[in-house]
Amino acid sequence: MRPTQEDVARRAGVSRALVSLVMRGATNVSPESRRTVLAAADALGYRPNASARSLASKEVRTFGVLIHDVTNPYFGLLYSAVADAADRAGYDLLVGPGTRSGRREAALVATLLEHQIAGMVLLSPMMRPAELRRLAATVPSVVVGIGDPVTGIDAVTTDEVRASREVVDHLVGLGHRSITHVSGGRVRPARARTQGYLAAMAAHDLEPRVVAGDFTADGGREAGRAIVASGELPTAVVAANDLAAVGVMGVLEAEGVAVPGEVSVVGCDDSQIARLDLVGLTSVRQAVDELGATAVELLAARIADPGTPAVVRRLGASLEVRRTTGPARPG
Amino acid sequence: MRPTQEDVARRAGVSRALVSLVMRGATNVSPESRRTVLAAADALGYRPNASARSLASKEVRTFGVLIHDVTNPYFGLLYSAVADAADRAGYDLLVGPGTRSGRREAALVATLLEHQIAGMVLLSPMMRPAELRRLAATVPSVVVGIGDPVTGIDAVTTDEVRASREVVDHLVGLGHRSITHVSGGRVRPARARTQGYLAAMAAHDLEPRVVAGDFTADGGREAGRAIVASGELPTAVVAANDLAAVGVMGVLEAEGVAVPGEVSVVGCDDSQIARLDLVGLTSVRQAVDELGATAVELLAARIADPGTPAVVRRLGASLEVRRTTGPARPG
DNA sequence: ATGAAAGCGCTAACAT
DNA sequence: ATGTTAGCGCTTTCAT
Repeated sequence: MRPTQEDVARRAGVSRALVSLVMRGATNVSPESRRTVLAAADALGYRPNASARSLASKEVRTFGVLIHDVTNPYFGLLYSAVADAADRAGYDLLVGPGTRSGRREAALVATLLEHQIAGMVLLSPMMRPAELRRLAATVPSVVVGIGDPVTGIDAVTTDEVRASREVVDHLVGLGHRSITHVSGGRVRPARARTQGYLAAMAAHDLEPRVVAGDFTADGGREAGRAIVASGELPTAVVAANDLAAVGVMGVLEAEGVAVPGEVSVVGCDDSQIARLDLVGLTSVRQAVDELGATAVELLAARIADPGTPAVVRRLGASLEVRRTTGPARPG
Repeated sequence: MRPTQEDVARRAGVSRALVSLVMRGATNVSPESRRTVLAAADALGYRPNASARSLASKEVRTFGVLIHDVTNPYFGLLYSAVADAADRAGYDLLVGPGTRSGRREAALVATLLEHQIAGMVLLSPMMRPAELRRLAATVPSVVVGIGDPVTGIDAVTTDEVRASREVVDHLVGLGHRSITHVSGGRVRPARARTQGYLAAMAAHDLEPRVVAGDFTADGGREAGRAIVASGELPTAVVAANDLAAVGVMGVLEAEGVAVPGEVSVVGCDDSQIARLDLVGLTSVRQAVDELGATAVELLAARIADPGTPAVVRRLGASLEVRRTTGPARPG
């Protein structure tokens, strides 16, 4: 059985309350008592019981995190950023790993809620807006990384429209006019990127062309095949994420289409994959650390003052130009 | 304030104890009471308080997970496997994200321990054996993915020696005799892979050559540069993981060395990166799902019966041959 | 089948 | 500066 405050108190010859004070670093404790108590705790290998503590204090220092797809490296980055920020703010994280299907998201949320979390960080949740709103009504919540936020819920996201605009500007600057978009499917963040692309194309008075993808390399490969099979090879492809982009590139390479000689390719996420020398994918880099920090900040603010209207913060992204984009091939 | 069992009891016109029984699905409750209580709970939006429950029952259904590097995609896969297995076994997961430096691992463990976890899953921890043993003495623990287990601690790992043997066999079968290994540095899993390589080379009576790396693409790039600069280009490179392998490949490509024409490259982890059409890296595929399932199984067994001697399970790996390995160039 | 009562390990007034 | 006391929401004997 693990030692309790009672054991420490007995060993130190003081009351339980004093031990509690010492453990919480209260100021009005004599240095002498502090020493004795700490020594006793150490000797016993005492560790505070977080359950008992939060039960008694009604104060919780844990955030729940819902991750849409743990196997997607981008979420690793994002999670890492949230974790760092939470850590700095003195919060622990309880993680519920999502599945690609989104089927289990509800069950995960239920589990998380039973664990007395102070707030919930939702990393690109696939839940429908109604569920999202119900959740936010139950516990302070912040959505991270959806470009198309749900009304009434705190969210921090990348300004997808601006980012897409930058991508298209970059390509147009290189002489491209035939720019195809490989979408990420029906999920929310994907939609935002597609909308950004459409807006940017419209701004340049260019004809958009969208091929369906699904945020995976396989989906990108399918899209790549469709593009090649269509007979109308664009001069550039803008993919909804890096995985899709490399999927497309794999097909192009196999088909003997030079990148960026004949077709330029742009990804999104600036993942580890994009950065590999071998790949050198031009990609949109989200301000991941800032996304995480802002998420924690918004959540803390909401907990402190639940009444305020929902806040949406859009963070800028930057285009990391690498080897997969170049001048458009002569028309 | 969230509704408690007391609220439910009051609304249902029964005692708190009855509500508790219903919530835990006890059998000796009249169907009528069950209905009434469930209805009241539902109407109130009642959720059991996991802290209070574990405090009272002294039973915990949460495992702590320590992840060495969340941004490494391999850990996403591994975590996912553990999560699935834990879920099936009825456990929640509390995750402490590690940092590459390993500096914060101790702090993370402390936090996890305060949260009343039933057991700890350590994903390739960087802790020293002594710390590991101390931890295992405090809470049931299982180490996952270290090829070189620490005595006295339950572990499940890939049989690195056998895997390395397969890799070297594959290369030797293709006529390679000059096979260089890019190591993963001083961390435990890296050492196991290096030892496996050395053993396999010895078995084939081949001269080993080891270049230092560190499990990252950057480290692989450094190693690649060192190999090229040495003037003695091997016919094959066996990297400690996929990231290092692509790092090496990036350098080779930049130097105009054909892969696999002049140099074959083999990775380890069979990560998403290896599988990309664009990369097509021959890689050692670990039985990730089985690793996760076994970890949970060992942990459950240890909790049920803490006295038994430590168990080490070594799982087989398979070599996924792709495009980066081919016949050795003529000597 | 249901209720009453004690207590899990801790915090938080309130004393002193 | 330290001790006393009463809970936090729940489970768990023990009665009935």
